[in-house]
Amino acid sequence: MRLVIADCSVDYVGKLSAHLPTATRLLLVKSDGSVSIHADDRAYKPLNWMSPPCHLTESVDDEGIGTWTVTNKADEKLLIEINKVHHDSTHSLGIDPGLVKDGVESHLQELLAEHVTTFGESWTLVRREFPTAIGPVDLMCRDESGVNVAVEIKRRGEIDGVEQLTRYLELLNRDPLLAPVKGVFAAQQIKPQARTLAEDRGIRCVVVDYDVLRGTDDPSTRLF
Amino acid sequence: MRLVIADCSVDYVGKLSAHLPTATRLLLVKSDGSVSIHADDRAYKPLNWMSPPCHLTESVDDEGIGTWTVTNKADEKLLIEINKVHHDSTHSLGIDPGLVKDGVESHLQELLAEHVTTFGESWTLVRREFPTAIGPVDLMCRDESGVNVAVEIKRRGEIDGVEQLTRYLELLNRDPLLAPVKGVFAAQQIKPQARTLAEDRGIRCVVVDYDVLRGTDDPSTRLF
DNA sequence: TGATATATCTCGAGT
DNA sequence: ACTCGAGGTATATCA
Repeated sequence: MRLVIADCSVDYVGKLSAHLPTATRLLLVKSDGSVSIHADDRAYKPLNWMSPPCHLTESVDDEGIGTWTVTNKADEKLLIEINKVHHDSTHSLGIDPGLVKDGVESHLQELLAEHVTTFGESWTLVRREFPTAIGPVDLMCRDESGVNVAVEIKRRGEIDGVEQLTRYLELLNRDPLLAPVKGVFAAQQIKPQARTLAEDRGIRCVVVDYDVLRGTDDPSTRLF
Repeated sequence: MRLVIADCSVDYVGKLSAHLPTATRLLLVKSDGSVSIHADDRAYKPLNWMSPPCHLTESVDDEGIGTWTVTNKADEKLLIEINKVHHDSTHSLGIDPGLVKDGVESHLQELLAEHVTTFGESWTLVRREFPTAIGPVDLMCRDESGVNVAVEIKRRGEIDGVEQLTRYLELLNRDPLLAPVKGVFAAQQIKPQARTLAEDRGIRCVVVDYDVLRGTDDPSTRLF
């Protein structure tokens, strides 16, 4: 990894055109060949960047002005004109062991599969990842009256998820062995637009609390 | 901006939980208080980060092991345990003049609004951002026979865009003052799946070339 | 402040 | 190679 602090101007031409006037910035060259340009704000986003695989060529003209040209296969180009270098150091980092995550959608699905009574007393799980021709339904359950219910689970419930569940329900209800199939849209947070659309279509919305769910014992194991 | 190269392990607890085993990484502390942790790959995304506003406290124990604790208002926490520091430097960058972009969706919408004849001779624009109960339609036009046409514009035309336009059309066609309303799906690139779905639903697909459009004069101003 | 749409979205998994 | 879905999405705009 190479760290350069320099006064530079930048032009990107590729999926769009973008220009950065001259200023002091961090140029980050990683060992995979990628280049990113950071200002002194915004933790997450570089001002400009080129993802690997790409190729960097450096040149310096008579007046000491350096030019970095970064190109990739798709003919995108990043041109960095360097007027003054304040810092330039290179460090060997090795391969990163990578991130371990906990609390993503698949965990939510696991938890809800273990606690389908979240949706109603005496509900039962038919199966997780119930297969259909257009993809698996997150949970297939039976409600207290034995009716099949397809459950779509999202961390954040948006309109796309409602469309997805709608497609499943349309398909599942064509199967006389399953029909009628009701729908439940379960998410940690449900956007108003998504809720409106879901309820218009007779889909029940359930907001689930991950922490509560994680802490919840299976009620059937409780004595009182 | 402070650049630290260090052997560290990281834990994040907030919207989810995440853990990074010990390895050598770049710690980037920006003047807005944000902290990000980069490995030696991926130009764009840090392994872990905390967006401003947040607060960093540093401490060192008897054995020389440093701990950085980064917290924010939402009670998210980033714990960085530093075993060995390889590099530590601070640089003054100043405020960045910012990025100038050209070629995003809003530009495409502007250009198409100016050149609705891209869709057909003698087409006219009713208005941009035509309001409906479920959000604005990008362009509302009238075709050569005076029929209303809702135009959805995307940079990359995918299935979501077709669904979106379909919802608009369904709603608009309920209005007897507007019906019948036809649909046009306009994008710089249209994915095969999106095209198939659109054409199944009687929506015309139009691939627009940004460069050509930008270079195109309004034909009405031309003499020949 | 909250909701909505965009993004050079990025990234990873699966086909 | 392409598609699809998730993301601590981030970020901008607009009510």
